[in-house]
Amino acid sequence: MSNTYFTLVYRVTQAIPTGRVTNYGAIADFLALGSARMVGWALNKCHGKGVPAHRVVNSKGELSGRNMFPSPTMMQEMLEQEGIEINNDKVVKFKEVFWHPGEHLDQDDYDYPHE
DNA sequence: GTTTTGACGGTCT
DNA sequence: TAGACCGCCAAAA
Repeated sequence: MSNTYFTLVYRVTQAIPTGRVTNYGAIADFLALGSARMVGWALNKCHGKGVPAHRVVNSKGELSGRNMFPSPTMMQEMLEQEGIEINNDKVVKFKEVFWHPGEHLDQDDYDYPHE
């Protein structure tokens, strides 16, 4: 199983429940990547991978990656469609909709296995 | 092979 | 409290 750092990010991102969001640092810390940038980079390639990258925002709850989407507003629309309120390109009640990785997943199944 | 950038986070000033 | 800098690893030019 090719468990590259972005593959792990894909798994966690896909594991994010509907109506929930998470941030790069949480995923990076969960996967022990060491850098939130790796997560953003992995999600940068998510196009066509079926990865709900729109559920991943920065620590401030801002849709930092909206500019990378086909349409900057698409990300907001998708989040609102999932029941997440967006105001000024930011997630309303971010802490309430924040999804903590690892607390609902088996890290043993997501962390670097046997390579 | 080297340099710069990248959807970030945390800490220092 | 707000702004600036550094750190992280990887890929593309």
